[in-house]
Amino acid sequence: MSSGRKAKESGRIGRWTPQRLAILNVFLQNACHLSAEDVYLRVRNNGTVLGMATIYRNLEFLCSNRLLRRYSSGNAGAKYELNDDEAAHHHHMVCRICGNLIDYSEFVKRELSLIDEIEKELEKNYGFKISSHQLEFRGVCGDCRE
Amino acid sequence: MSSGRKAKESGRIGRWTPQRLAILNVFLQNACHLSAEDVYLRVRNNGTVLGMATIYRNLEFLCSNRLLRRYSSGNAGAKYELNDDEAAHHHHMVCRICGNLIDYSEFVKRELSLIDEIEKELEKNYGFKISSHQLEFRGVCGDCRE
DNA sequence: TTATATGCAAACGTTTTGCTAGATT
DNA sequence: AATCTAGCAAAACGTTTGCATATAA
Repeated sequence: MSSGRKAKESGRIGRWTPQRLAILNVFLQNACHLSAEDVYLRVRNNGTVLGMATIYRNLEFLCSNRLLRRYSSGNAGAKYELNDDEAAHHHHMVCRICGNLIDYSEFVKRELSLIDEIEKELEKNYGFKISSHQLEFRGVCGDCRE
Repeated sequence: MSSGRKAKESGRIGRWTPQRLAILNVFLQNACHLSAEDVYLRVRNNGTVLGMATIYRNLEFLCSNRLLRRYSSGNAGAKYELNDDEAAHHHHMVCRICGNLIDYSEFVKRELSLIDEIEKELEKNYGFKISSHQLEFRGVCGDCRE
């Protein structure tokens, strides 16, 4: 038999510990390109003490629950950003000198219409079920060109 | 004063040691998505003994001389492929279950025409000098969908 | 109450580096 | 001969894991 009451919606995706909340808050304040280390430092600056293992476990947790997105920006470690609709509609430029990362959204409409079309075709032609894409440009930013 | 003769074209990009040649040969035989470890194993199978440090130093060398291209495929380590014109005109799909990587080139013409246009605009709008791009789809491949 | 999360430290895989000996031009 | 490269082992780096303790639900 089932338990007394059916727990409305809560508890389905895990427990909201102070550490987990603090990590998510960093992204809500500051929704852009954070490495695990970035998150670690910001959470601690905000007054919550925690270890790197907790950072990694929670970043993974938040990603599998679609609250964050992870992407690998070139050489260094992974980066994370909010996975809201707004964040979903920009792409990146990375400077290969200073590593700086710039968002742009100028072409998103055209990019996405092509990308949607490509996704459908690839699913048909290769039996792939596509769930995400990444478009990234690399080069040298204005500051690094002297 | 300059030395006796002007060394036709040779020596400009370094020395062609047996190890370096063997590494490049792996890609010439087999131009697709090799990790450092893949290269290591294939070179040794081909009869040239060498260490991982040599692999990494040469992959870096070949990339900076534009003979190879490096890209970071999701979570695992970097992968490398030939940087010839043919290789330059395909993009990737990665299976996030088995890590398998598929090339496709169906849409390259349309992708590249949009990408070229975007690059020009981004250079104008952000002062970025763009030298490469990467478009990648992630999902689940046919085999991993049961 | 009990499954789930934390913290720490140690393990892990990939990549880089310092140094000496060796090979290429 | 002079410079560049290989080899080895150790270190660096980002990330993951085992295990005991603490905590949210």
